Amino acid sequence: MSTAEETTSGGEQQQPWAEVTPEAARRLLVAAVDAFAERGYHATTTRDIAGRAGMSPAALYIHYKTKEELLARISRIGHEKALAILRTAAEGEGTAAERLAGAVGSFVRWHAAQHTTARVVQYELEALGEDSRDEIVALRKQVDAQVRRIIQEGVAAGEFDVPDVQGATLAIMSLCIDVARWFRVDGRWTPDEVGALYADLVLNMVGAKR
Amino acid sequence: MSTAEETTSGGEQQQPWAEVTPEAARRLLVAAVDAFAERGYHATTTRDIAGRAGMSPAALYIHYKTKEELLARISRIGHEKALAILRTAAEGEGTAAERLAGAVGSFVRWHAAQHTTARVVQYELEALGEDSRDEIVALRKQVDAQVRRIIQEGVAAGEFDVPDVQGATLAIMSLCIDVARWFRVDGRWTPDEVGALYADLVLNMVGAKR
DNA sequence: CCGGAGTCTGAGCGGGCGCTTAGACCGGTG
DNA sequence: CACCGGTCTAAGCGCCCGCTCAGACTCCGG
Repeated sequence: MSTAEETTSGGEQQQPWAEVTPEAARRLLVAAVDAFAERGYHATTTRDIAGRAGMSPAALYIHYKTKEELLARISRIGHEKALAILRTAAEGEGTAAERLAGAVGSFVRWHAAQHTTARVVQYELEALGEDSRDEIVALRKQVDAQVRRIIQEGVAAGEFDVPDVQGATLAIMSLCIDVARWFRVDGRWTPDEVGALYADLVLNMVGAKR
Repeated sequence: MSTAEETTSGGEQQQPWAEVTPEAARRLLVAAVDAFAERGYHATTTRDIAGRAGMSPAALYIHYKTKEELLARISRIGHEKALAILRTAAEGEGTAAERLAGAVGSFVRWHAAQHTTARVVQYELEALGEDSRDEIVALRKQVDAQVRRIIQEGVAAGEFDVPDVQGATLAIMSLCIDVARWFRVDGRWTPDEVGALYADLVLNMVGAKR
């Protein structure tokens, strides 16, 4: 169980699942995040989740109606966090280039530092039931819109050279999200390094004047 | 079953699974690709695969020892195809920029046009057993090396401006691979369009002189 | 001190899973 | 014609899944 999986660069995150109460429900949810990220939703058993949380299989069903509700809760909280990160960056001060670099940097840092959570959030969408999926898809549209807005403003201000705003938005989001797939804690880069590297590459992608 | 999922831009692919014989084994494998791509490996049942191939569940075990062998065969053939595409582009004629654009374009076209196969190949690695995973990881290293080589040559020739070759390689591969996750047949773009868009964005990323 | 709400466990249910087996069919060879 | 290897099916085995339930423990207001 990885409780110390936070950014070292300070202040970006207090306690990832603080809003989940009571404590037993939070322990189960954290265990589920780890298990889903490691093995995938369908390959994870409720016995495994309960075991990681130090409880009997039956205890899970006091706090959650089904295994799928666990995934839905994780996905919802994770998407809200992602949206908050990008919204802060998009509504900040500075030129479009500065805001785009900030958005990509912090979004990527989150995907790297919280890569177990991010992996579940980004790659287990199809396991959600219809109702929660609709809700999540709506959140994702808002997430996309933050990045698209920055790019549009950059183009309007003559800062960027982007023939296809929608295409560039998609590519940038895709690049950031995929960090959750390949990032390893014992790999070559820290979350901060990947964030800086990616911010730079993305500014090149949109043809920002340097 | 999507048998007509080929590129329209001609000549890149003859018959995706022609090397799998006899015909019943190929039908089962194609059915497995579709099922794995739709639902994921662990959520797919052998009964579902056999059903899609128009056979009884027991028939599967005449041609494959286990469900996992099916995945291993799909993954191996898919990775070999991906490697062949990139090797052709890397060893081709032209400047580094031209070869990089060609590599990204054809790699992305494959991920879009064959996105069901690509999704299994790229996202079901962790479901493989230890032996086949080792084999596949070795193939993936060769795949990465093709792109890294082009970038190194571009930097050496003064065509590209890339501070971190390894980082740029990783980002470019990640960008291409993630196409398999988001691409939809009924979406905004054709495989050719995504290939062209991405080739252009990647040339920007590496600071190619235009 | 009682009683009820909240939390947890041990035991276990119905069902679907991956895979096996016995035997039927079928085209080709002596 | 008999026979045989290759291919297929119907039936089903043993297992483990998601989930349930009866009952025990703990805490707390009256």
